[in-house]
Amino acid sequence: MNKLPVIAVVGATASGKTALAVGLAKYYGGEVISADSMQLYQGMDIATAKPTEEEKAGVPHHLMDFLPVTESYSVARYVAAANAAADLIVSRGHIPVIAGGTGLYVDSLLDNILFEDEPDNAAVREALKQRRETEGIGALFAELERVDPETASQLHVNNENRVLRALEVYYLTGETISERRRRSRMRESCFDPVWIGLDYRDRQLLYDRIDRRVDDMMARGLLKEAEDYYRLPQAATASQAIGYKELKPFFDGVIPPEEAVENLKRATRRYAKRQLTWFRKNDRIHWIFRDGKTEDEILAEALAVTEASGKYSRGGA
RNA sequence: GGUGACAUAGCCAAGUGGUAAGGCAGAGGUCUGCAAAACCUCGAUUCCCCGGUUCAAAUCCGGGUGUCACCU
Repeated sequence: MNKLPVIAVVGATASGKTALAVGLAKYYGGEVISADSMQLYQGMDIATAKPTEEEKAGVPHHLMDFLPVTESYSVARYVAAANAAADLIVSRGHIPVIAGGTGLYVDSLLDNILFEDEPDNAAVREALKQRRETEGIGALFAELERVDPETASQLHVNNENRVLRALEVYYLTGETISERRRRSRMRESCFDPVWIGLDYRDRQLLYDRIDRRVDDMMARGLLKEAEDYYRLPQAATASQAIGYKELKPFFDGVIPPEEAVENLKRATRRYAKRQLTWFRKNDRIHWIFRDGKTEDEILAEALAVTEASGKYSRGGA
């Protein structure tokens, strides 16, 4: 099988993925597939730091700004949609540039994780939630230890989401989540990616950038955007976004605005740290450390990596 | 100049003779259908400095330094 050459641009929030992805796409004649669990929502433009038309510079962006905030999403849906987008891009003779900070999405796509169809699960999940209330998480964890000791040994009791999910899969399919996990990795990926990661040697520089970007978001009307958002019914996925929920206590009159902004910055810093933890273990990534470099220098460094791989020819269509 | 209070981790801070709580910030990590979520782990061989009392001192005593408050 001929694998599809793709470029993956990853890194923490505010590390400059958008600009680099666009730069690479322009150089090779590529199109961007966003791998961001929040930028895929419609609206939420300021909070999710969605690129403007100007920043996109004419490069088509897929899986961005298409889903109503009232709708929930999942990795499984992402992988299916991103594969379709990649097919489309390749059929045009272009190169897919996957760019985003949602590590789970990027990895699942590029490693071709198989998400099998599951029967409708609402009832089972509800029943489990009910039991968590009445019996407590300890009892459910003990049950998981019985039916799927392998998964139980990898989970902490307090991680209720995962414990519940593991039991849900078991009751839904009659199969343990560990068995399914094994099977999900058996198909070889059809992608042949070059991974480029953006980071700073000096973490403080990243944090400074984050702080500045939050201030900038406030200046551009984040409060207004949040107010509009709270007028809508909230779906599970979108409500997890960093941006509005940190401002909520201010709207409720519980804390002063400066404190809400400070909390927002801190939440973003912590998010960035978690992203780095995720990507750090991926040893296929060629890291570019931005400290003190210009956008041009960073693009040049990235191009040196992609060119050295010998996988791409310039120009595209 | 005088009087008094205080000095504990990057910050806030408990501890008044028995071997340094807690919170925040920060760091490291886990991750397969809500992942910008959820979850786990980690800071003081030492309490401003010097000396003394005591089996034992962050805790008591003396001196020094610093900060703050009030007075002149």
